[in-house]
Amino acid sequence: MTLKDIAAEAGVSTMTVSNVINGKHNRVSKSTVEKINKIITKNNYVPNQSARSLTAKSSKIIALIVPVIEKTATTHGTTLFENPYVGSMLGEIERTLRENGYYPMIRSVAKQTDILTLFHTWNVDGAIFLYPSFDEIIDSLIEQISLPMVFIDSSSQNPNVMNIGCDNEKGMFLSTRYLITHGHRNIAFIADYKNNPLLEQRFLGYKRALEESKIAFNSSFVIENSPTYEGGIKAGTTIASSKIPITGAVTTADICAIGMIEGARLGGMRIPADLSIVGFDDILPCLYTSPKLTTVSQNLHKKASLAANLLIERLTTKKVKQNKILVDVNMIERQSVIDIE
Amino acid sequence: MTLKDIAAEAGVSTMTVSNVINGKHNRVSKSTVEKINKIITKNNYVPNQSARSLTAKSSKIIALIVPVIEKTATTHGTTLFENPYVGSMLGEIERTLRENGYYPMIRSVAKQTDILTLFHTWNVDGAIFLYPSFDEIIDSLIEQISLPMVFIDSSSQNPNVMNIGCDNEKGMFLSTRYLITHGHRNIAFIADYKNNPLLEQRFLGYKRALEESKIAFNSSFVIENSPTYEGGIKAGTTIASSKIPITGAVTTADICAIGMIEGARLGGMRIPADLSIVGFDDILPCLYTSPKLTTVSQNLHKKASLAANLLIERLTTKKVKQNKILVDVNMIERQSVIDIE
DNA sequence: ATATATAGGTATAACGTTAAACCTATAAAA
DNA sequence: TTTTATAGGTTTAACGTTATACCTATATAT
Repeated sequence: MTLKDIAAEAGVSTMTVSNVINGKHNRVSKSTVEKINKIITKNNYVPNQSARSLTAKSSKIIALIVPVIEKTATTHGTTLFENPYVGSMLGEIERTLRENGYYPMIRSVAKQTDILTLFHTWNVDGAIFLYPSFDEIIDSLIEQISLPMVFIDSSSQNPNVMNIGCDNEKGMFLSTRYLITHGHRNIAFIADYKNNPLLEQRFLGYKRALEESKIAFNSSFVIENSPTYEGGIKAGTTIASSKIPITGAVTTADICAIGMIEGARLGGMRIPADLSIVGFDDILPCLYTSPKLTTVSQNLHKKASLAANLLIERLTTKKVKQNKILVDVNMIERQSVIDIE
Repeated sequence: MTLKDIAAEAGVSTMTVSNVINGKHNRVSKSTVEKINKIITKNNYVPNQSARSLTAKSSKIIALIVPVIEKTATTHGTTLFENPYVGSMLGEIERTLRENGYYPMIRSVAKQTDILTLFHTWNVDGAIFLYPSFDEIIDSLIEQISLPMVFIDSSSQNPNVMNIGCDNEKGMFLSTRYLITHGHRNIAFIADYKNNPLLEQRFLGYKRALEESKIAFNSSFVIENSPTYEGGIKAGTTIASSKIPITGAVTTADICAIGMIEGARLGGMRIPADLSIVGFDDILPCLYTSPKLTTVSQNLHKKASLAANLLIERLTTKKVKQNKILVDVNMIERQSVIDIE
């Protein structure tokens, strides 16, 4: 079933059918509109988007891009689509795009050229980058391509890129202060934050909370592991085996906190009796651990639909009100923090 | 950059360039091939897939379809892309398709017509249905469309559909027998298995294990809740508040087992001291619970790549060796089962 | 010497849609 | 009455690619 078939059955030209489909009703009489619509629904006709892409210079395809992470630095799972942080956003993005007539194509990329090739191959309308620290891969790419792109958790300053993130400094401030108000003073910060702007901001929030309570910053309380499950396990065992009297830890990802519970237990500590742990993100598995993970929520569902909506706004109205959106953060109290006197 | 541009630069016709790109080297001299390839790489030219779709009657697009689940029966999360069972397969499918030159388009669908519309809109080459019990939505659809489709965990008998599943009966047999060998005799089966072929098979495995050990089947040990997180919570509280002396439970999904840990604890039971629980699937969050979940693994990564490969095989070579593949199952011993004497 | 095959191309039309320009009959304005 | 708008169309070309048929010069077989 093509436009031609519909046109033939209706006894009109293809352009008339095309105009009806595209809602240009001032060009077609009411009776013709009705007649054509009847034939369209009877035959379940839908326009061929490939043909449309060809003339329209717009494909309605949005690339959802996730980096290929080297095996050694996996975030626990073979690909990032398995990562609950990514997963929690993926569904909302799909929904938002679908409801607005866009089509999400998912893709793991290892190299810049992978991205360029995908964009050119499909004449992609826009892209959402679904994981932090794309910056290295992307920085020089941005100059080569001028598609609307939304970066989730990036810190790119490039005007072609829209950013969605959360208030990282505040989040970690809340997290650290939460431990302090529960009596903790020896608080570990878990993340290899150096050279990572997002994590550096969180580090600043950690320090501000300490300062606010006149707790001296102790660099040996900073444990530089990647904010992954494996990184968390290492951090947990490190703390358990060290002589440093740490009683609480703030992490920069729930999955890392979850790994940390595991690692600390392997080292003989009880959670939270011997070590209080606070996560970051509020992914679903926070509810699966025992104790349930106290964490900083950044409302991932909202973040995801904001990302998709921002992209759509940019695609439909050329001007964009804002180029950067931060979702708010707030503490979610659960069971992984204990009072100490 | 189009074929025309490349052709102009090389001083040949577009067909010659097209033949080079498509590897029809017997039609082009070696020197011309080299010259054209140089120009192609210099300009980072890639063919426009929309244009190809139009002539080729093949789009290279594979739809990855997940059902929209009503809010009341959610599997814990707003959409199924957030479900770890789906997530663990999604990444592997993406990888397999990508490596074979296909493009995965993700889509939640609520109605049959959604699927048909998507297929027609993009002239989709094939589809993978990523969640069990699509059957109702799909059954009549199958007659309307003759695209290669792979159903994961479906039991469709239709020859147009290829099925990937696991040995459900054996899986639940292993699971139940595992509890029996650990001394359990009052074993609950958690699932609203009636009218669900997949769950019915698992129920048969449960019964076979009981019979093998001469344990009488007791229908009050069957707790009919959906195999979801919420269903698991209900099942857990049900067991905790009942007078039935259940000591172990087999579930048909890890996410249900995880909910059950929660529900049973809410009811005052200790896991596994008062209640041993066995999961099914072996998703990542099995490692996040305390105790870690003993479960039946069905090797989801392998299942996913098998699904994608089966589809690709069908698309490239018209004949398919097999229409149904079962991945093997095996027990994964962790900590959620305790011996009773 | 003639017929035939082959290597290495080219020209044309088609895929399904839409933008742009054009046509024509009637209605409204001058 | 003549001019001008407008409503309701149609025609043509183009988007980027490929299938098909065709061309021509040389090499090979008879």
